[in-house]
Amino acid sequence: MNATLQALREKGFAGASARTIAGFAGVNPGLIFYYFKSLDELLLEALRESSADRLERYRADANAVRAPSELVALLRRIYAEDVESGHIRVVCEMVAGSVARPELGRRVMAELEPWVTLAADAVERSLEGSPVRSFVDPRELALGGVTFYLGANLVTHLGEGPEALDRLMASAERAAGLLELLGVGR
Amino acid sequence: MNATLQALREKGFAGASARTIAGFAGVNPGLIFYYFKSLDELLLEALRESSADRLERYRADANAVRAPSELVALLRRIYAEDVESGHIRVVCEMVAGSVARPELGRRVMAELEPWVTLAADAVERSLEGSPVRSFVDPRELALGGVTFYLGANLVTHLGEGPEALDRLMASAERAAGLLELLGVGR
Amino acid sequence: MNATLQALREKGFAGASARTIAGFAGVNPGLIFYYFKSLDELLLEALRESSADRLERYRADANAVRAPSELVALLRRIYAEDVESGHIRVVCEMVAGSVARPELGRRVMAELEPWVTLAADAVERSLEGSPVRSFVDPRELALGGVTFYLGANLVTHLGEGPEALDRLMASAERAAGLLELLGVGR
Amino acid sequence: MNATLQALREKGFAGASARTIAGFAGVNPGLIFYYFKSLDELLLEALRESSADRLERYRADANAVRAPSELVALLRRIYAEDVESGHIRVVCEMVAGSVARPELGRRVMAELEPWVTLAADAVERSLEGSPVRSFVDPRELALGGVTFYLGANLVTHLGEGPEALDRLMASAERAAGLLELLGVGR
DNA sequence: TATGAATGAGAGTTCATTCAT
DNA sequence: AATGAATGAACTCTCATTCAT
Repeated sequence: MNATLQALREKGFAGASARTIAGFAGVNPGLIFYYFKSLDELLLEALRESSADRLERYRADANAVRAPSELVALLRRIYAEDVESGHIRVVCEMVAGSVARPELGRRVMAELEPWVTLAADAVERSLEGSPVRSFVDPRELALGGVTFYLGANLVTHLGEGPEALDRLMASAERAAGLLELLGVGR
Repeated sequence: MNATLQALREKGFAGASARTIAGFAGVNPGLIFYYFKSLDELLLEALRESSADRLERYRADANAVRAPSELVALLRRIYAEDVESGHIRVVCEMVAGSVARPELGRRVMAELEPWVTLAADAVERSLEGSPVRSFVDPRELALGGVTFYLGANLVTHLGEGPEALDRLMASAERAAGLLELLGVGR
Repeated sequence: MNATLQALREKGFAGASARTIAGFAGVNPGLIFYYFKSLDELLLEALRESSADRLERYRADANAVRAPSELVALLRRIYAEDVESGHIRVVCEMVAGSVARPELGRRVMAELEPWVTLAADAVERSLEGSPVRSFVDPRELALGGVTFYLGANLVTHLGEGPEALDRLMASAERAAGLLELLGVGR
Repeated sequence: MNATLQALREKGFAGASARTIAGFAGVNPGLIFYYFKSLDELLLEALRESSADRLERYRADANAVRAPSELVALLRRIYAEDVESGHIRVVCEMVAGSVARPELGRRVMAELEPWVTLAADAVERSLEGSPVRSFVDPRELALGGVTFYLGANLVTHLGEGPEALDRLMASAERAAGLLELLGVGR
């Protein structure tokens, strides 16, 4: 499992071959197919574990969100931590790598579903009691957040360092703070 | 060229092999290497052409942007048209496919650069004369827009239909309209 | 390994493709790359083995050399045996084939190095105690011998049968014997 | 023709493809097959021309040979000039490259035939009137010289610089001079 | 539970050569 | 006389996967 995540992180989806993963784990490639039906299954399982860990960790934070600015701050922190820990690379590689594989893609997306729910929850909390709450569909906004997160993965990998996006999110945080002063938050 | 775009659209980056492309074009795979130094070169050229066409088409619209709501409306329209025409798939595949290929990734990103510039320009126009103009870095916001666009590509491909995102952008449009009424736009 | 040597012998360097070698071995071409990093690596390993075997066999003979005529006789015998066993073909193909491949060429030449040393040793022995010893650089002469051997490979392959060269070496043997009578050897 | 020689010199036999040669000549690859039945024919023709030029140039020198030491000196000079002019590379590439191609090999060897004759002639001259003349077959020795020359090509290409062999030939020259003093030459 | 050998399909790429123009 | 487009075969090499042990 660790070897799989390491392979995804260091070699990317295309480089996460059975041979490479087995190499990292110090076992024989054939062993993979003893425990998993196919390489895709192993990859998905790794994504699942990596995702579950972080989902757990961030749920408490999401529950504590009380205002839009806090929500943006959380998104920003998650992004920063995921960049730091390398988890972002795992998600990014899996998402990007499965784009050309409809069946795999659908299953990867399903793995992202809990995140949308978590985000929707946080959105709802952040707008509780606010007059704009009635105009906004939390799930819609949550999907927007995840969309942005995925895009950020790509942009980060393709040359722009994470700083540019961090600056953007810092600005968003300030803007949200401003809106709250105007009575938009609760 | 058409065959290349078709391959990217219908088979994805991983499926856009020399053999497949040649098959779509009804020619011998070797011919590709008669005209292009490598497959990557062909793929990049295809992205370039596809990108240039649309850049041209959207520049006039970008120049006409006068308010934030119009900007969001434009982003929404571009997204919708690109989904319709399939160009979104080409961009998405190239971006996602080159994630694991640093050199290719850099070149793909370079191809995206004009879009960031175009977007920054539109942002600037939309905020001209507005009090918030001084708080916003247009390039920063533009990068955010492109980030969102790329994320939208992924999300669209990975199961969620384009409708969810379209709804989100429609909401954003309304929100922008609201802000303008509050005197945020010019 | 045997299949590789056979391919070099019967099909030459250019004909010793992965497919051909695998064909001789009755296995799948891909298997070669399971065991060796590249085809060159396999080819070099084959040369190495073939060379090591013969080096072993001839070292005792080289140690027994006591006079120039014996040295020439040994060179003649090595040549004859290598023609017979086909090893000459292997060396020749590898040397000729790697002419256009600097890196490979260097490594092939390195494989020839022990032979130069062996020959230099034999030269030294054959001239021990002789007055001409002081005029001759053994390594120089040894390189001359290997040069001749390689040339002989080419000539043999390119049409002239081995008989012509064998006659020449027989003459050289007689000439060396003559010189010894004149007091040149020891 | 010049382009062909240039290709052989700079890119080797394996690199002397129709495309490369045509590139050097600034014409279309197809043109080669308008003038020559096959690429091999062109290559052979180039070797022929290159060979004819030098044969002409060296014939006078060969006719002037009067003693073994002069013969060795001539061989040494030819080798040095051919290294300098790059002709050696052409011969070497053609010989090495055709090793794996029986039919081509035979024809390349045929191109070498005049050189053996020239050398035999020079040997005969160098020994005229000498007592050893009766023990030596000039053609045999001539073949030995060509054999050495070909081997020298390979050795030179595979790492050892030409200096080592030049030193060897210089030694041989001195040795021949010595023999002449002993009355071996005429 | 784990290995190591093996396969077959497919990847990118290069080549000599042909042929209509 | 010369071009440029095109082919088909061959090349090295990588991969997921299987299977006997």
